[in-house]
Amino acid sequence: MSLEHAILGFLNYAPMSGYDLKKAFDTSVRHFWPADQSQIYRTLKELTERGWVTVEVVPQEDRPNRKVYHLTDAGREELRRWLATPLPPEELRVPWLIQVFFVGQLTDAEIIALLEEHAAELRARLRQYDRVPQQAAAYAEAIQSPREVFFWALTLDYGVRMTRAALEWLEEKIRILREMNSSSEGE
Amino acid sequence: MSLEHAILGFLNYAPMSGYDLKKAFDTSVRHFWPADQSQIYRTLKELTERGWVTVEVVPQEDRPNRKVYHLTDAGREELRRWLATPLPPEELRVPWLIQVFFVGQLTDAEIIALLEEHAAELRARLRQYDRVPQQAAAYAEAIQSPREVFFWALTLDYGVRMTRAALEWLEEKIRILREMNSSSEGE
DNA sequence: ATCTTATATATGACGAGTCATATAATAACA
DNA sequence: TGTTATTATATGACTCGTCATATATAAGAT
Repeated sequence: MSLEHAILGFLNYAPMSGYDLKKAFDTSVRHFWPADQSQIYRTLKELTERGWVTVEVVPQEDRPNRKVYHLTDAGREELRRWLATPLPPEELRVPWLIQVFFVGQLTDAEIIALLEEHAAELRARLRQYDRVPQQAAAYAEAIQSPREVFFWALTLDYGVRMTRAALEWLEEKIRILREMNSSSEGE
Repeated sequence: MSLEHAILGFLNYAPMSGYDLKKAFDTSVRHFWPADQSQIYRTLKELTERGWVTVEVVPQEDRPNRKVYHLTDAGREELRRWLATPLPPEELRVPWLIQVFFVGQLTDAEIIALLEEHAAELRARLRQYDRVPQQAAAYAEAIQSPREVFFWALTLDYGVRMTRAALEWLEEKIRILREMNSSSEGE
C-alpha cells in the first residue's frame, strides 16, 4: 500500500501525530495523493502493529491527548526497501474515457459541451498547481534539504505536464469536432 | 459507477452475455478500463434489479446456459443521461509519485535505475497500444459505424499521448540526474 | 495420458479508499 | 447567543475492485 509508505516517508522527516500527518498530506502530496483522515488513523494503527512505528502519548489539557508516532529502525528499513523497489505496473483507469468511447450516441454540440466542461476542470487544476509551492513552502523550510525539495518539485512538474497534455488533447479534439460541424453546415 | 455504464454502452450495440462482455472489454476499452470478470457478473445482476437490462436465458447443450442481457428503454435512457452528464472531477492518484517524492533517501544511481525501470514499462505500454486497433477491428466491423469508430480512436490517442508525456518527463529527469552526477564527478 | 484452453456463470474473502458521524474543549465570529 | 473553525482521535457502513476458486464439458495440444 502506498499510503503506508507515504506515512513512513513523512515520519522519517519528523515524529508526527495523525492530525499532523493529515496536514502534511494536504499541503504537499495532495496533488497526486489525496489522503483520507480516517484512513490515516487506521493505517497508523496497522503500522504500529507491524512494528514500523511506535506511539508516544503526549498528554494535553483542554484538548484530546496527542499520539505522536515515531519511525522505528524497522520502519526506516522498510521505507528504504520500498523506495528502491519498482512498483508493479499500474493499469490506466480513466472513467471519463468511457464517456468518450460511447459518446457517439450524443449530438456533436452535446459532445463539445462535455469536452469543454472537462477542459475547464483541467484549467482549474493547473491554477491549483500554481499554489502548491506556496502551500509546501513551510515544509521545505522545516526540512532544510535542497535534495528533498528537488524531488518534491519533480512531482509537481509531473502533474503540470500530464494535465497540460490532457488539456492539449481536449483542445485539439474540440477543434476537430467544431471544424467537422462548420464544414458540414456549408454543404 | 463507470463499469455499469460501460456495460450499458456495450449492450446498446447488441445483446450480450457476461462472457461476451468480458471479451468486449478486453478487446476494446482495456487500455483505459480493465474490467474484472467477477465484477461484470455482479454488476449485471445489479443492472437487472434496477430494470436497466433484462435477462434471456439461452439453453445450450454441452455448455452452461448463456444468460443474454438486453438493454431496456430505461437502460437506454440512463445511458444517454449518463453520457451527457459531466463526471465529477477525478483527483489524481499516482502511487509511484510517492516514491519520487521521498526518493531523496536513495543514491542517484538507485534513483536513475528506478526511473529507467518505469520508462521501460511505459515503452512496453506504447507497444501494447500499437496492437489495440487490430484487437478492436472485429468490433469495429460488427458495429459498422464510422462515427463510433471515430470516438473509439480518440480514447486510444489519449492513452498514447499521456503515456508519451509521462515518458518524456521520465527521460528528461533521467537526463538531468545523469548530468548532475557527471558534473559532480569532475569536481 | 495429461495438461491447457475455451465456453459459461458464480461466490467468498479481502483490500483500499470514502463518507458520515461521534466525542470534547476552546476560540473567534456574526 | 448561536455558529463555525481548530485541535485531536476514532468507528461504522459502504463502494469499487481484485484474487482465488468452484462447477461443468469439450476440444486441442504435449
